[in-house]
Amino acid sequence: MVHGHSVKFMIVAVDLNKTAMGHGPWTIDHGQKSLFLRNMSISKTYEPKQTEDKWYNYWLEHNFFRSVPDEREPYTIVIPPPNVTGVLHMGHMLNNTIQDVLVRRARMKGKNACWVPGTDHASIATEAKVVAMLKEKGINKKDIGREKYMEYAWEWKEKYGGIILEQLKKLGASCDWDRTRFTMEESLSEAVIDTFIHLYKKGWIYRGIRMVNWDPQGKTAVSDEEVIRKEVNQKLYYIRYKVLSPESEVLSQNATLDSGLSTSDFLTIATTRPETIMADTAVCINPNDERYKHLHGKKAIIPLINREIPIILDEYVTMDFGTGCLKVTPAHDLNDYELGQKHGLQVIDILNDDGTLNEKAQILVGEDRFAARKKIVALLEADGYLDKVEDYKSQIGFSERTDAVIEPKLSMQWFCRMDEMAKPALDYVLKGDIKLIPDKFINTYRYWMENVKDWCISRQLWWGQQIPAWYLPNGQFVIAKNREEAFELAKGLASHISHLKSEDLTQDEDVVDTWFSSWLWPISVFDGFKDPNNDDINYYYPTNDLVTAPEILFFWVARMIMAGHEFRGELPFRNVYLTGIVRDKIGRKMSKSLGNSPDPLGLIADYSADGVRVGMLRSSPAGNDLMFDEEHCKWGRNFANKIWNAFRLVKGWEVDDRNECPNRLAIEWFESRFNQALTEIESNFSQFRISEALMATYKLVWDDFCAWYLEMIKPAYQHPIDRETYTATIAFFENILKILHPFMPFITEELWHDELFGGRSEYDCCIVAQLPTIGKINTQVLSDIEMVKQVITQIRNIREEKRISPKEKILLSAKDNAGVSYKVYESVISKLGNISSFNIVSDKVVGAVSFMVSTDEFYVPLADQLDPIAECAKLRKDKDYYAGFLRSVNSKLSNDKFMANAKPEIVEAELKKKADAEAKLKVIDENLAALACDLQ
RNA sequence: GGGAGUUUAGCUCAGCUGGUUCAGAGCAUCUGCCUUACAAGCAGAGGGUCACUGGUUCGAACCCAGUAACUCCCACCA
Repeated sequence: MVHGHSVKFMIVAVDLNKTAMGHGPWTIDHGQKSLFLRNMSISKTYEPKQTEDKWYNYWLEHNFFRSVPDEREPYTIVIPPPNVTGVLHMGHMLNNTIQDVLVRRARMKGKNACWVPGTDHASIATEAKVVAMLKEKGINKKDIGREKYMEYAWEWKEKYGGIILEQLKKLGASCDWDRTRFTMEESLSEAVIDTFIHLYKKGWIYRGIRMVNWDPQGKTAVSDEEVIRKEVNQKLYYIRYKVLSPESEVLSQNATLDSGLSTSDFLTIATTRPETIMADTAVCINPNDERYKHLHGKKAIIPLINREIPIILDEYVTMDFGTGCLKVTPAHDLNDYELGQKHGLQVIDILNDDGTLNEKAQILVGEDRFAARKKIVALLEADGYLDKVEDYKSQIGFSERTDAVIEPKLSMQWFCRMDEMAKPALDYVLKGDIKLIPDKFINTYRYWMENVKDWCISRQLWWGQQIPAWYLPNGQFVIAKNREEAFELAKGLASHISHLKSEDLTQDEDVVDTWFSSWLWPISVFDGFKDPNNDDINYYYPTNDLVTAPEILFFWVARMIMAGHEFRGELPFRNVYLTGIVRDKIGRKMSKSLGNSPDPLGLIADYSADGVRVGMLRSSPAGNDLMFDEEHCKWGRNFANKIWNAFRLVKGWEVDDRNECPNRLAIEWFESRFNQALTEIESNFSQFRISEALMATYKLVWDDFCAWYLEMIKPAYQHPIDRETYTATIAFFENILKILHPFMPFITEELWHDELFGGRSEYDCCIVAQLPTIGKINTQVLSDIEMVKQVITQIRNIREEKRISPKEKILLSAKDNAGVSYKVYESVISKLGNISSFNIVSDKVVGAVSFMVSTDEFYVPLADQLDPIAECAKLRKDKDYYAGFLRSVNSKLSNDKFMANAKPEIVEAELKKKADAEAKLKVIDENLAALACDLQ
């Protein structure tokens, strides 16, 4: 292809030379020559590389993203803060493209658009990275202490933090970067501490022992939402426990299976976690289980360690699972814990924080839980306690951040009560004050809010906001902002401790969950805690739209609504647009391990930011997953190129000032068509149908503007265009740039500044241009041109069928009783159909190929190419079809119930269908007769 | 186990209040074109039992019931 182009250019160059030397076969006048040179100087394809950086910097330098409160209506979006140390992935690309489209549109509608960017400190993920970095240096977190550790962590954050924000710039994100916030910066941290104290005073924050999801790798508790359950192939081990009758003597510690005891002296439990048997404090059976009636009231002995445990009864045990005997391990299983609470069982925790066994296990001390599992199975087997092993599939929880297997663990944690806050948050959504888009998420939201559990907010990490709890030497604690305040409170609390000193207080080691800072985001980014009445918060809050992923509907969106209500008495945003998950083209979720996620910046380099933006938006309606395929980006790039080439065409025109304008109808048509499309686009946007709005824009540009309008008005080669058409076309083009801008900011800004559109002052940019308003729509012209387009398509069709070159001119006649005055559109029809002569005739043209548009008849005289047999067959097929159609219409019209129930306009439409079908049939019959088809 | 959703062309999806002359796009396919804006293009064509079964209705892709397949969310039967 490339080779072909260069050849073409070479020929052209030779011609030029000839002309210059004055012995060419034809001469070019001055105007044509300049036109020719101008086209040569513009690249045939759009080249985004330089323009993207150029315009992004221009926008930045001219402060177009900057927003400060003024008299205009605000439009605000707060970005869902990505992890500060994260890198851009396809999900971010989609999400932020949508936000940018919304923000740019609002800006172009005259609103004061403010998109607040920022990042989140992602305590677990970041701490994991920092700990790993320190480990490489041979440093242990505990050895250097909290203060020094935080220095390293901040250093890390400064070094790697915010890369993702730089990447967003490549996408064209028009964030107000001056407002960039970070969830751990001072004022945001202060807000976290203040809200903690506020909620504690309300009695909504409390400390308690709970079974939490323990991440032994991150060495912290994580919330339920941060646990990902996956189905895993496991083994189910059947283990024999000796049974003791209460009346019998304690068996010899050396007794084994071989010592002559019968099997009735054993019971068998089934477990996936044999390494926890040392923590068992009971065996549980269902009281209704006939098989085990003889065990009621007896005791069992844990193998290997020979500890005695009671056999308890509870209907919780499913009789038909496993053996019907359940080992109860309150310290290491939530259900067992609850069972233990109910039955007053002892709790024995045999695991260390890192997942190794502690001395309470008595055996295998120091072994990792998974290594211990293997070893204990061997020990059990050696001593004959292992009955059998089965393959078994079950769900295991993994830590979202570290992918470690979650260990249920009892520990002292801080909790936030959710019930009171959930109620108003639910109401906002149920009443429609906050809209979820799509609304199918309302049900999910409601379910969660009605079944909300208390939120475990403490994390055993250092990277984050330290919990403002201060402990007295006697174990009592106070909640205070700092040591001084804590000391004051502590003095009151512990007046009996006469010599309590400030230094005696120790602050809680833990930090709060990252979500405990992100739930304040829409308020804290405007300093709404520090200064609740400042201009920013009063102006920008509540924000307008939130664009995020449904995965975090609960732990982020719902909590922001709670915080908004609790701390400002107002909702934080009005619309929540939930994007889908970006998957690969065969439907797999994009993930690092699968390696199926393309590099976003690579895509931008290959297909342009504009191309990737529209490629992503194309097939991603709200809430639907996006099956990503690079082909979409290619489509986007081609679209940009199409716009570029439309520009090249118009740019190349010479204008003359003759007084005639041959294109008034085309101009009027496109104007109406533009306004019609604008109506659709507005309507789509108002319903957040962004991909549909894009498609409507695409069709307007590609089909209506390029394929039809420009072809209609395009002057013949080497001919100038009239001033009136030119001016109108430039105006259309400018409007097209405007409506394209939110989707494709770079190419539109680039073209906007071309001299084609007149001189632009420094601040006259597409990004701040005002979107066109909907103007008049001439429906008559719209429908007429639709018919004209059909005529042209039919002509092209005949050319294709009859193998007539598009270059060959043909004749066309139309019957004079047509519904549309086609003669008015003669120039359009002749030009696009390449018609040499267009006549209106009163009689059928014999020996012509005929076609119909609606009920209007057209003839293309092609006597020599006419195949009467084929024509007759075609006519008969049409006749059959229309006859059948007429029958169905007539059956409706003769149906009394239809006539009685259908709306009048429907009946009218049916009557029109009937008349049209009859007219068509009449014409078909005439044509059949004219061709003497009866004889064929 | 509970809940929600999806099922329309080979693929990805529209189809909004049940009612246009045969249910629409894009991609892919086929045919013909290097036609002076664009081969990243132009012109044209083919392609559908709207998952299945029943019901409501004058009329169903659309409403209702059932069935099947898939997806997601919630729920820790060891």
